[in-house]
Amino acid sequence: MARYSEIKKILKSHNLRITDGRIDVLELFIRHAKTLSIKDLQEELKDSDRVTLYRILNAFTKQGILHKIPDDSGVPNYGLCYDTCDEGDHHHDHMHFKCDTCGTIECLEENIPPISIPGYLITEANLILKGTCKTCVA
Amino acid sequence: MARYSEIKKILKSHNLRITDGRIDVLELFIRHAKTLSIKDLQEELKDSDRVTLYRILNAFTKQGILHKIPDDSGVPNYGLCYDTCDEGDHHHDHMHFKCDTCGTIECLEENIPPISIPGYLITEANLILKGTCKTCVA
DNA sequence: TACTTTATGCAACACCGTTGCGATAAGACT
DNA sequence: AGTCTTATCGCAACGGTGTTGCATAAAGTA
Repeated sequence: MARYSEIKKILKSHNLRITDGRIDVLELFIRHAKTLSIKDLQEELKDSDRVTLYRILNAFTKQGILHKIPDDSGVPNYGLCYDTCDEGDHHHDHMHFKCDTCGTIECLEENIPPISIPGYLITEANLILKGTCKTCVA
Repeated sequence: MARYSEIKKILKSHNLRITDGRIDVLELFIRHAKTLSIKDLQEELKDSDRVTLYRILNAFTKQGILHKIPDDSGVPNYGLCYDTCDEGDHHHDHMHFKCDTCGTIECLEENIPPISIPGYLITEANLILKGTCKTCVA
């Protein structure tokens, strides 16, 4: 695991203690470079405790390492935040794409255009596209 | 219940048998004119069976009477579709708004602008805004 | 009314996500 | 290193969600 020092640095900079479980989870996200569900994590980290996994994901989400992506199936996925995210300052205003063929949820580069609705105070926007992804279209 | 004949007509036009439970559920959606969760329904229809409620919601969603709105909390809400929705032809391309203060999820009039990403085939877009709603802002 | 088809109610099940708590490990400080 | 404090882990347990199977009841149709 060549990225060990990098992973440690990320955890430290987000005020999280460095533990084996957290290193494993973060390493998976960095290595796969795609969004993962709890189920994905459980399959890769078979001997890890379910509750601990939930707590790690919650901690990461709270501290701005991951963002939670809702999904009409009800199974949430998690994706790495940008470097600039931090506790109390999430700003993942990029779009997400869920492929109906392979089921993968990707973070897209494209940002959601700013939206304003008269009378409403908008603090966050979440856009999920569905269809067929680049890989499955080909 | 003055809308009884109207409700019957809606059910019939979507190929659904007219039963007490379905009338009650549909009546609630029409009367409240907002999105409801399973929990909301259970609170209003205390004596109804949980399983039946799920089946009614699934049937309504499948037949294009309701649409399911995903939510980062994991609790889905349901909202009435437009008249023009039908089985196999859902097209609720309007935005949704979740109020952080009162928790209500509304359907907004505004439509999601058409989006295209090179290489991807997009069939559906789902946009959820968060913030403070018109009522809570005041 | 009788008949066919569909919906309901109930028990049961498999998940999901959270909480409480004792045990354990991480970080900080001598 | 050793000690102390504090956060995390692992386990059991819980409440909630959504589904399935099956017998019963009700809806639609002639």
